Amino acid sequence: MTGATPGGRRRETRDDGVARTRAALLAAAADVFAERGYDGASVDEIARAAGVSVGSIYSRFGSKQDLFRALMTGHLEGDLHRVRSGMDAGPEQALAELETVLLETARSRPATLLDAETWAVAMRTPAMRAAVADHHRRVRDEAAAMVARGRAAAGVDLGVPDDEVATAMIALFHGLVREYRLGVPGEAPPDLYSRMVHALATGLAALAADGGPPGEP
Amino acid sequence: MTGATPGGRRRETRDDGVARTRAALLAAAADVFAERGYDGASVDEIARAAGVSVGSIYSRFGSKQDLFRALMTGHLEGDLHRVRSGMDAGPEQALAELETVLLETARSRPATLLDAETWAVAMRTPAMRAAVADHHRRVRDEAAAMVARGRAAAGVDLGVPDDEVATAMIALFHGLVREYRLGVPGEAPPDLYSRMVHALATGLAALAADGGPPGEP
DNA sequence: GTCTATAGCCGGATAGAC
DNA sequence: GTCTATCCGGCTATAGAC
Repeated sequence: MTGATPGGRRRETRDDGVARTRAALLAAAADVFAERGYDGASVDEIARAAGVSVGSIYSRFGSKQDLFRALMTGHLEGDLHRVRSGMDAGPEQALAELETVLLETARSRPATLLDAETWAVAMRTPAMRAAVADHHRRVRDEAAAMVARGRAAAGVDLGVPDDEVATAMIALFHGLVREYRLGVPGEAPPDLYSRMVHALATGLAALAADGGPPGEP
Repeated sequence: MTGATPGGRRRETRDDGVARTRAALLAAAADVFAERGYDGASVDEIARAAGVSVGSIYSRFGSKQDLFRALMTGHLEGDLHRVRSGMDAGPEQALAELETVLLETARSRPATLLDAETWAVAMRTPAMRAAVADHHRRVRDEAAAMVARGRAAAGVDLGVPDDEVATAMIALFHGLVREYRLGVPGEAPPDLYSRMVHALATGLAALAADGGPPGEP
C-alpha cells in the first residue's frame, strides 16, 4: 500500500507535498468536524489545524460540503475495506477485524463524534443518506456472513434470518457506545457487550429448539 | 392538567398569551433545532415558525443556548415524568408507558433528530453532559426496576445485575432506531426489538441456570 | 498550488419605540 | 412584553500575487 509505485510512470513514491497536504487536511478536518460538528466547524480552523491556508482547501476540494463528503467517504470505505480484507484472510480474522473496527471507533472520542455527525448530516442530506445507508447495509451483510459461519460451526439454528441477528448486534453495539461516551453513572463493565451477545445467541437457539425446528408440522 | 386553577390567585386559566407564546416558541424550536441541528438553526427561523419576533425570544430566554437548554430540559423531564407516573399507576402501566415513550420518539423524525442533537450538544458542553447523563441514569433505573419485577414474576434468575440488562435493552432500542431512521435496505421487521429482548432474557436465564445459581459451591 | 486580502452575506444579540 | 431596525463579528467563498 505504501510501497513504491510498480511501474513508476510518475514518481509518486516520495511524499510529494500534494498527497501530504491532502492527508493532513483530511486528518485536521476529521478532528475539527468531530469536535465542533459540521455547522460549528469553520474552514479557517481546519486550515489552521492542518497548517495550510484556506485557499489550499478550496483549490483541492471545491467547498466545505465537498470536504466533508470526501472525509466521510474515505472513512466509510476504509472501514469496509478492513472488514472485508479480514474476511478474505480467514474465518477467525473476520470477527477480529470487525471487532477491532468497532472498538477503535468506540474508544476514540473524535471517531465517535464524527460517526454521529455523519449520521446527522446523512439524515438531512438525501444523497448522503443513501450512501451511508448503503454502507451500513454492506457492513451488516459482512456481519450476517459471520453469524452464518458461527451458527454452522456450532450446529445450531437461531430461528431468525442472519441479517436480523446482525442488525441487532450492530445496533446494540452503537447504542452501548452512546451510553458509554455519555458517561452515565454506575456504568456497565466493558465486557457487557460480548456477554449480552452470547446470551442473545443462547436465547435464540433455545427458542428455536423449543418453538419449531424447520420441517416440523 | 389543563383544568382551571384551583385557587385562582392570578387568573392563569385563560390562554393568556404569555404561556401560549412560550409553548409555541418551544414547539417551533423543537422542529427547527431538529431539522437544522443546533448550529444550523437560526433564531430568526425559529421566531418565524412560532409566529413571533426575535425580540420576544430574547426577552423570555436570554440566548439561543438558553432556549435550547430549556427545550431539552422540558423534554427530558416530560419523558421521565410519564414513565414514573406509569410506574405509580401499576405494574402493567410501567412497561406500557416506557414502550410508548420510546416508540413515540422512534416514530417521529423530529423527535429522533432532536434526541441525537441533544446527545451531540451534551458531548460538547460539560454542564449539559452531566444533566443528560443523569437523566439517562434515571430512565435506566426505572427500566431496571421493571426488569426486577418481571424477573420476580417469572421466578427466574438472570445472573447479571438488573441495570446491566436495562442498559442493554435501552442501548439496543436506540441502536435500532438509528438503523431504522437511516432506512437501510432490507430493513428488519418492526417487531425485531421485542423478539430480541425476549431472546436475550431467555438466554440470560438459561446461562444463569447452567452456569451457577446463587448459593452453589 | 499555495498564499494573503477581501468581498459579501448571514447570524446572534441589542436598542428603543410602543 | 413585543415589535422593528440595526450593530457587529464571523463565516464561506473568491481574486489575484507569487
